[in-house]
Amino acid sequence: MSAMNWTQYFIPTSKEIPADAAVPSHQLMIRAGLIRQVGAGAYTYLPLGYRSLRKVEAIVRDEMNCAGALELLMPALHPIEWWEKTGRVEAMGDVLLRLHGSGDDWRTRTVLGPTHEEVITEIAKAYINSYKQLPVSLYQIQTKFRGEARPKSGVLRTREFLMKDAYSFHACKEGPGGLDETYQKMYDAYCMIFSRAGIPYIPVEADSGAIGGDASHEFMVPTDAGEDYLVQSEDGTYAANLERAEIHPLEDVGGEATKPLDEVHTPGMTTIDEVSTFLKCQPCGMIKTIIYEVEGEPLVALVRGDHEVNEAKLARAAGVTSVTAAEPDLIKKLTGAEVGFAGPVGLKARMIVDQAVTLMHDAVTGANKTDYHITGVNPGRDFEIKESADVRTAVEGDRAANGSPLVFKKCIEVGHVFKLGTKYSDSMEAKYLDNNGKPQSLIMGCYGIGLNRIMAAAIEAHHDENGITWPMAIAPFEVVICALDMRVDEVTSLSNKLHDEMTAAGIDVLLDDRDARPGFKFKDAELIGFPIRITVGKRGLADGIVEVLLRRSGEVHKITPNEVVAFVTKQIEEAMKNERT
RNA sequence: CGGGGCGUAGCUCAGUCUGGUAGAGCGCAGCGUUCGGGACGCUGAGGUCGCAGGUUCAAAUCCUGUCGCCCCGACCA
Repeated sequence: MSAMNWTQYFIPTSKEIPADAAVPSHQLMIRAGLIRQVGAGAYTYLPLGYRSLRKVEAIVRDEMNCAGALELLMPALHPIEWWEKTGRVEAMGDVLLRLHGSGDDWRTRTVLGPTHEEVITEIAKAYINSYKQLPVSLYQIQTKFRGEARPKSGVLRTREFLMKDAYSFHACKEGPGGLDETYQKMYDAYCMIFSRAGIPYIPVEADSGAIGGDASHEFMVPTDAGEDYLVQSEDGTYAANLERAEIHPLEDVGGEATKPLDEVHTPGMTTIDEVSTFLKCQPCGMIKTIIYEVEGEPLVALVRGDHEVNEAKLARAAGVTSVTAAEPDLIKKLTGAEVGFAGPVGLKARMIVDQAVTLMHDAVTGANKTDYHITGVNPGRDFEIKESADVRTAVEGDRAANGSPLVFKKCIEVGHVFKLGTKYSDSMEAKYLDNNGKPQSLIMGCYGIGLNRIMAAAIEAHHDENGITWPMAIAPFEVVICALDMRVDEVTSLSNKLHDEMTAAGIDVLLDDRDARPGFKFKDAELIGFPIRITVGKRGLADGIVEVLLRRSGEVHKITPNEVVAFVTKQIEEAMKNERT
């Protein structure tokens, strides 16, 4: 049993708030001596921080094993050919990190893996030949590399991070052994993981994005440091990523066309703000005309001036995989005007009208003529509504499909599960023989968790003005013993004894044996956030007791030294149970 | 990639406008005092002022370029 003494450990705490850290988790992780930045989006986990990360890892591993997944380890170096096969060299662009060698050097043909669908699919292709081998789930906990354009918020968004990625292979979607079954098992395992880690998570419907696939959920942790938004219905029956959230159609509050079309001079006014201010109308009385390009053809989306086009919804409504904003040249050619004056009246292109626009009367929009807008525009009267759909992003005041009001929360994504289908097995020709001896594409699922994000999200969710208030399950140490005066033999000998007894009992305990004043030790203990602090000092010893302080609640228990192990063991057990989310 | 800010000691910063041989606090080392809420005194170590050019008798300071970091936006499997 090796002693865990502070003076032998490596804990560079700091009073100063690091200048580069903007969010609480980042500030606290640096101040508590958990991490140190190496470069943008790259961090060293110092011994204390790594202990915590390893505890997160252990929980993830445990739950994945319980879910029947098998651990393996894939390399970070991938042949670029595999990525070319799935079309993701282009799809991922600069996010895919490449090595640069001279000429046709192996480096030129190698990328650093940002995720492992290609590598795992190749394994499946090589070894899975028969439906009898299915289903199978494989996972790894491994470092990922991504060329993030803008790393930020400490370890919440980095270029290198620890991820658990799991992949499942199936012969069918439904029924025993099917994708749906494993997807649900993984979903449940994720809930267990985040619950055990003590972070407040919300599973939401998600967009599957460029990775492809047909169903997906994200696990979100509400925090101001996040970069996504989720929406929840007030009745609690619906939660989705804002990008994805479906909206109850707006009610038709009546009204009718009262004005004729009228062209107005709006020199140089190309934004909703400028035009609405100039014409003294509300943005919600304007029609925004956004022109996209799909396979060389223009696609026009109409939304209300105070709404934003949701490109994922638009693509779905248009029945295409993705839409891209049109180049200015195409816009000028189509509208016959400079960019900023497009409108639906007389526009000859496929047009998808947002549901909210269909209810508008006497609206203002671009005139397809430079420096002019038109007023008195009425959908249906002045332009035909051939296609109408929900193609906008939800805003405050919208309701969920069931009519319940939506509430918005800023959040960070800590996990994501996808039903991939055959996207990768098709492009990499990973087939098995079914029970008729016919080759079939493997049906796949993939499941990711950001371990560093769990750690940071836990701190975002659990801190106070004095420091971190770790969940017991992932605290670097469960207990710190503050030996208040190292010159007093009774204090040191009892502290050492308690340390040894607790260590023997399997408790993660650190003994603060520094020759420092009490306040100094207390501040450090609070900053680092040991869930339990045991204070051994002359004052208590005179009464034959030590103090046990619970970091979260601030509760103090005065107990005799021989009760400590049993008491602390019980506190840890209860915390592990009660802190579940 | 667009906009903004910043690079001076391990950390937080002053000094830059107005050029004149490098500063403070914290931390660190030594000695002494102190010891239940970030103590105090004395002594001390530590910086090619991000880097490269240029202007000048002289550059942390002015000019040009470049690299890096942070924030907002775009992007985000």
